[in-house]
Amino acid sequence: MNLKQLSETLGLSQTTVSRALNGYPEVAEATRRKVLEAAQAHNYRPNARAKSLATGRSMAIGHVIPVSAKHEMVNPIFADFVAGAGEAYLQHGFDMVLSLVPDDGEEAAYRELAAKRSVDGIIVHGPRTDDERIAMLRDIGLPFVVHGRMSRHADDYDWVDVNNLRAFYRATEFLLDLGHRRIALINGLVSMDFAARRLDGYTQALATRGIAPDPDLIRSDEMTEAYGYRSAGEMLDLADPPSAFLCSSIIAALGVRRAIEARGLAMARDVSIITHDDDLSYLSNRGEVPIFTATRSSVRDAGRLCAERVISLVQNPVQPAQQVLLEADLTVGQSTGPAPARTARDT
Amino acid sequence: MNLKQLSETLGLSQTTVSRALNGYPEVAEATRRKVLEAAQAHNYRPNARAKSLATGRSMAIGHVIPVSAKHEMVNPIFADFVAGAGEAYLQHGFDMVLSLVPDDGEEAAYRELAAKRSVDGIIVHGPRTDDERIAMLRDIGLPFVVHGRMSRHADDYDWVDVNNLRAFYRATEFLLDLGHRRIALINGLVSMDFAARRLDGYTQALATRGIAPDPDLIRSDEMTEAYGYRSAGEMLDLADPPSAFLCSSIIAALGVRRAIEARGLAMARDVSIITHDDDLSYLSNRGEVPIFTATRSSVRDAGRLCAERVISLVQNPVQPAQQVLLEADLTVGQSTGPAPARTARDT
DNA sequence: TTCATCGCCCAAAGCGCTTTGGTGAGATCC
DNA sequence: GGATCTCACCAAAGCGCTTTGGGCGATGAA
Repeated sequence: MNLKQLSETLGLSQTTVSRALNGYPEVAEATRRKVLEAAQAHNYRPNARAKSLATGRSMAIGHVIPVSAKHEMVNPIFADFVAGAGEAYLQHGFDMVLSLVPDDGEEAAYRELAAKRSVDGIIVHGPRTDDERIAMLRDIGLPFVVHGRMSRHADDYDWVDVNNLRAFYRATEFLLDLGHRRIALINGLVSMDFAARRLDGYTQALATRGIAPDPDLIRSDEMTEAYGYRSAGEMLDLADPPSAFLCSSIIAALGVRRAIEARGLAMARDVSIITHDDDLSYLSNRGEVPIFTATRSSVRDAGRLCAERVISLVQNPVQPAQQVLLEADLTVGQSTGPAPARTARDT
Repeated sequence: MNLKQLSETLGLSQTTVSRALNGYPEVAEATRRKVLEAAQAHNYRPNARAKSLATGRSMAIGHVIPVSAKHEMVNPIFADFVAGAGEAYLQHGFDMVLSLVPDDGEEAAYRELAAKRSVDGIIVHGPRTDDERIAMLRDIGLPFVVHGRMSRHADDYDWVDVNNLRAFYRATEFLLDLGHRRIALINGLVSMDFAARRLDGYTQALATRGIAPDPDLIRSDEMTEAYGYRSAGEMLDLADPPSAFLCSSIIAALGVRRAIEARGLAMARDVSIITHDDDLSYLSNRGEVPIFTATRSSVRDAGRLCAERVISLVQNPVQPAQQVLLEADLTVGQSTGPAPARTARDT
């Protein structure tokens, strides 16, 4: 059933039926009611392709997700982000289009997305410190919102980010206050902007106590459980092991805990962990006393905010760029404790 | 730059340009080359909306994801599924459209998706035992592939599933062979088809040894870490606690392990765990000796298979229904051991 | 009575592509 | 040398919707 058929059964013109359905004022109320009833009865929905061709709007937002051997954007954190964004899309009648693209073809993918006109706006994932996408994205003329930031750029674009620097500064400070001096950082890929900021926060906090960061205690990689386990294991086996770990993700933190316990050590008592917590629905770190002491910021909320922002930009493209900086809560859990007494060798 | 403009700059008709770009034979090779060059130079891409209106193909596959307070399809497992499917879509030039829909509006969502004609095919997620979607999906006439099965239905539709019954039968048998008699099942939501089959496998294996399932040792819920922790904790605190756990997801298994260790017990020595392992990229259970003994089946592969199948159906809708039943490997890890000697009370 | 106004509706022109049904020029055949 | 093909191209008709630019009859003011 298409518009033509519907209008024929009603004995009205396509124009009138279209206007009735879309709530235009120049159609009599009685007529509108009849049209709506008929549409309902025949289960009529406008063909989205035709509609978007006619209106120039496709009512869809694109998410470009780079895939490569070494980096996987499609991860549990992304899942929660998508869930949050999806809620916003659902509310506003937008579809969500995910395009996985090979790492090296990213620019082409954006251009293609724009040229194909299959989406009205874009959410940019995984910004890197040296990211050059801003100029290109502006060039192609689609509204976009970045989840995260691109350090090299002035704030003349829309983004939603967590205050990663402050979160990791505070977390480090928290460990320092507990007496820890050998603090390891299990970071995400440092080419990612968020990881670079976290490293900065960590380094700056150490600096306030006159501690130079020890390269042996800093790792940077894809934040899997196995990575956490491996990194923490190697560090714990050092002659001068860390007494605390600062982790970029709860998934990696699980691995760190496993490494600690595999060595017969007790979390909090022997080795402390503090992790960033994206408040994942399937790996919740809530409860009376959370498992991990953590800097918490819901990535689901971030997803929702990004989606709402891009929808707003689609509906009204001429707006000053807006930035949202989410602060992470520092919540104390069961994974931190005072630094254990140091051995003679340490002093 | 659209087709009309491109053809004007070339001094050719739209027809010829279109045919040249789409590889039709009735255009001279020299002309085709010129057209391709010009398209390249002007960065021309056909407008996807217009193209799909004209062809009737939208080159997109829809994923309908029910969301509700009690059930979250957007989870880490889903993320890996999407990653697998995305690879197939990328390869074949399809887009992936995710629609989150409220639990109660699912049927309407499918109908809408079909009526709007914004996708060429559908992947059905989270089939339930009493699922009535098959008839409706067939009714709306879009090709679809189910990830999982719907028990009530004959096999006259396309699906990709894991042999859940056999996997859990074997896993239970494995524990029984180790001498375990009190075996707990931490299952997914039993309204889900996969969970019902797993329960069957577990029950049948117990039955072969004349053991009646104990309702106190069977739980069914959303497979979060917290759920695993809570359930296992409560069971371990029973007067007659289980000596082994059978888990539906590695995420829940993490919670089970936490509960075990929180009680000062040792995994494998005191309490065994065997879990289904979806081979998630961020929670890998591989390595020399895997952490968990597990029935492993890659959900990423399942995603790829579903996507490839639906693409094949889009390209050629008249095919006999095809079913893919993946067998799970039973891999032995560090989480299982012989049942500890039983106390007097147990005998 | 006449003319402007208003309320309600319509025909037709796009949106940018594919595809049908040609056409004219040159090659081929008998 | 005329009929027939083939080759390479084109004009125009959709695909199903929105939107522009009226039109027509009733109403109210002059």
